Amino acid sequence: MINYTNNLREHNLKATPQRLAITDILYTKGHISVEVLYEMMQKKFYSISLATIYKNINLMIENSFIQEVKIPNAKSVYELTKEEHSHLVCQKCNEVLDIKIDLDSIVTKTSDAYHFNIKNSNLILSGLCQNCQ
Amino acid sequence: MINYTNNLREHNLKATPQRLAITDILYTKGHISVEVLYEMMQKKFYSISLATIYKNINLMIENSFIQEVKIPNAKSVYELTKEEHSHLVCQKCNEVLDIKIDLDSIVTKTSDAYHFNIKNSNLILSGLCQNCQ
DNA sequence: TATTAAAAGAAAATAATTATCCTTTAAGGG
DNA sequence: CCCTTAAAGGATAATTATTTTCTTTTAATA
Repeated sequence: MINYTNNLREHNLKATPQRLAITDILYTKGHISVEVLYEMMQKKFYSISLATIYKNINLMIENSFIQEVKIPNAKSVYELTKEEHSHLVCQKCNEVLDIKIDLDSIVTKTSDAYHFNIKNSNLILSGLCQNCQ
Repeated sequence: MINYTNNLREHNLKATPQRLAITDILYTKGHISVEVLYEMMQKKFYSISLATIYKNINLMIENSFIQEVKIPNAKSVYELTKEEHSHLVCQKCNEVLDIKIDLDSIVTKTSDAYHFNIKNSNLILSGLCQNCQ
């Protein structure tokens, strides 16, 4: 298990064992729901409180260490903050993949057409993965 | 106020006064949260139950009459089902606009690259509208 | 090693959503 | 038109999700 102490500290987060484990799970799994994260954490910390999960998720979001991904017709998952990217979701097995799609020209055109100062783009493509088709 | 009886019936929904009002509000406002919908409905129906709002929203979604729009860092809003489109959201005033963006080539390329059978695309661009900049 | 602000855990509180149960009503058939 | 009935509405309870509070423990650093 890699040591993520510095990653946390760079985001002004104390490196507690619980946070190191959350970080490790996020690195390993890529995307995870509150529910599943709690289940996995319980295996490592016998008496961890669900409040600890929520408090950490919220603080980590505030400190831009992680981000929520809101998926249509499914529960939110959380991921480590990385460079902007889109998501590909399987509607059957719920797998979530990060994909790199260039939206620059769409953003530019839309900004101009609607006089919006666009700061974030969020694209989720949903369907069936190869296995589930 | 237009009569939406047939619109509802086409989706196998009984045309109750409450549903006609919800439909009218959706047509007029375009996008609305549960909370605001409830407040607006209370003005027309003195003793409407919040359960009625939720039950109708859920049934209307099941029957594809409306759809949920999950917005990053904000509450979900609901809209009447229309042809596929994207959304432009102001992070300050929370205005939500429907925009038409051609994602066909992105969908095709991604389908091929990842062997996914993509069924839905969901793009939300967030930033500041002209007024809020 | 001692100090202290922050984090963890337990439990209570709050918020959001759904279910239950009884009353009312939309819809369609005679 | 009335009658019948399945479905919908309203009130409220129950459930689920999330946040808060409070006390104990601990990471960070001096």
